[in-house]
Amino acid sequence: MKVTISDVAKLAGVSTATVSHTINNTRYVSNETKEKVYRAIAELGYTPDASARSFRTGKKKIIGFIVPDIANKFFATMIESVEKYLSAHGYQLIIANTRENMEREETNIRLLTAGLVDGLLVASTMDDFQRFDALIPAGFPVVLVDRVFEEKKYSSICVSNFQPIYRSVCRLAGKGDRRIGITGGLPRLSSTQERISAYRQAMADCGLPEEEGLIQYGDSLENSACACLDKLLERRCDAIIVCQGMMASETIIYLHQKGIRLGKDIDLVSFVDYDSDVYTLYADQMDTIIQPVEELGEAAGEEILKRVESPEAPIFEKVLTSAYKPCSLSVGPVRGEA
Amino acid sequence: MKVTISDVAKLAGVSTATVSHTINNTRYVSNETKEKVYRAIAELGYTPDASARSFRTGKKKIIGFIVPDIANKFFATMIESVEKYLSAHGYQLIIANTRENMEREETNIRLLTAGLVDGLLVASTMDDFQRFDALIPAGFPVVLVDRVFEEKKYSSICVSNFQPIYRSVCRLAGKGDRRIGITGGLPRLSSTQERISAYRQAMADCGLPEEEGLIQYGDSLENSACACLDKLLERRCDAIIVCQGMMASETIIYLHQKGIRLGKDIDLVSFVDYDSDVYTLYADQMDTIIQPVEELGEAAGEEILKRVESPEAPIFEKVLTSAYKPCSLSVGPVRGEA
DNA sequence: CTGAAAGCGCTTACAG
DNA sequence: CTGAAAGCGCTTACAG
Repeated sequence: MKVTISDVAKLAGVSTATVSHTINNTRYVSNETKEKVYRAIAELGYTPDASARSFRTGKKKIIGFIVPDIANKFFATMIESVEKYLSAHGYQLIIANTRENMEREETNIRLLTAGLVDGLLVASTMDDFQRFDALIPAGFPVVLVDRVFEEKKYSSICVSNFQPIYRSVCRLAGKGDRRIGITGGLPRLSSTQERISAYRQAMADCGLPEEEGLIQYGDSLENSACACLDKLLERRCDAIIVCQGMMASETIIYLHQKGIRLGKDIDLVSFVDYDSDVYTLYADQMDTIIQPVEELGEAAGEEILKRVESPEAPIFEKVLTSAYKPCSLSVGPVRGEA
Repeated sequence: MKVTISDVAKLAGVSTATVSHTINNTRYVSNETKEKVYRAIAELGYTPDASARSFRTGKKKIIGFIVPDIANKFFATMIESVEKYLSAHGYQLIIANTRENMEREETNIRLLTAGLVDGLLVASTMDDFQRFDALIPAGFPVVLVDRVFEEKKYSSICVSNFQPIYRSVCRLAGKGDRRIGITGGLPRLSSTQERISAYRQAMADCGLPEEEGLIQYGDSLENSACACLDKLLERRCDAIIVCQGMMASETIIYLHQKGIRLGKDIDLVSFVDYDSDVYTLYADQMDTIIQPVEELGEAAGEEILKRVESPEAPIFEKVLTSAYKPCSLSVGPVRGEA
């Protein structure tokens, strides 16, 4: 049979209140009494029932994280880092995987907010803020991660998407590239939109012609790079910017198989999954943009716990910066000079 | 204020029992009554409190998964597949990440089994069965995944480790390799042990000399491959078997950087993370062993739900088989023949 | 310094 | 066909 707090109280010869208080250190208990309680707990092998406790206090000590694609190393690493922060603060993390599907996101938000978690981290796949907002119970602690909405109703932690892409275009233009193609993730995502608009602005600023066909979109999941690349190659690009981490390795492989040499036949800049050792191989052949995933996760954990403790805290927006790692051979001769 | 079942009952003019039964479809309710209830629910925006419900019923509809390393794509993919199965059956998944640390595993098992989840999936990093067993409350539904103990007390879903490694050695021996090195994960893990013992047996069966220095162990996390490789290369191996998925890409990169050509200077066989597109690049240069991660996850989900429903169900052991993908150029001339 | 008791929001025998 | 009420295992004012 299940051992309850009353069993302990009975055996220790005290009230359940005293047992509860000694366990939780929530009011003074004399040392003798404490000892009796602990002895009884040990003898019975008592463990407080988390589900009763959270029902009673309304606190589950669980945070939910709605993730678009758990097999994407960017998110997997972020989850790891969020989990690390939370567990250090006595919280557990529940993951829900949407695979960039809005209905799945909807279902999961409903489920998790219905008494399962104390707060929610969301890397949303939605583009409609009203629809998203309607799912969140009033006052429920929410932090948007990596992807934001224009409406600033929720706290958010994300990465500056504009700067690295703008810089990429400038660097490529500086090398003499004129036809610069770009592949992004799902067009509806704020991250994709920011990146594409940085591209557009930089192209204009550098005086390079824009062309719709030079912009291609994938689905932010695996195996969408090749179709994009085919279209870009048709357009005879000098350079390609891959602004979606999942596409990076696919791109490298695909170009390799086509016999197109990086840094020679084509210039490449790519967002890269954090910590992915594969790219060190290509450090001398391409520029890489590395997102601060771990900081992102930690900041997200910090902010959601803050909101759980004080739901009325002011909205907070944090924008982190990616590292831009120029091709290690970029000091070589500019094309056309040789 | 929170809307409760009594608010609904009051507004609908029925008892809480009736509200509960119409929500859960758990006894006959007349259509008119149902309609009154649903109208009240809609009007008040009522959502049943999951935490009260699970406290009452003792069922949380949550499964816990203790994972050694969530950033390892093998486990990330498995999580995805478990989560898919569970959510299709109305369950949520909670992840705990141990980073191959026994203390963290202990803490997490204690936490999760104390009323947080209905059942537990564990890819354990422990080698001491007694210690593990002591953490599990009597009768608590547990399924071991990927890694097992000799004691057959719990159900398990894992992959046959013996066969692919045995075959690797035979294939390499058949190519004329004699000095075959192997790198494994943590020595304490059953998966590592099975692989190494398959190697030993195959080496003996093929009449190849064994040598302690040809066996190297990593830590089953990222960045442990290079040290192993250094030691193997010192021993002047003809071939290397990488029997830990995380090490695969590190190995390829490292050999590449050293100017050692796959299939020419050295033969390589490697376990490979599921679905990892990088390896298609090397399909003509190495043998790969691909584990059935998705099936593993699905089978694990199936078994844990079975045990949650009927905890007394007989112990079940499932062993899946990996795909062995021989190097696509292996039909070429055997070394020494040319 | 500690206890008696209410109550969190549900579900579910029991009763009619 | 439906209701009154007990009770799941805790925590926490209230009281002394």
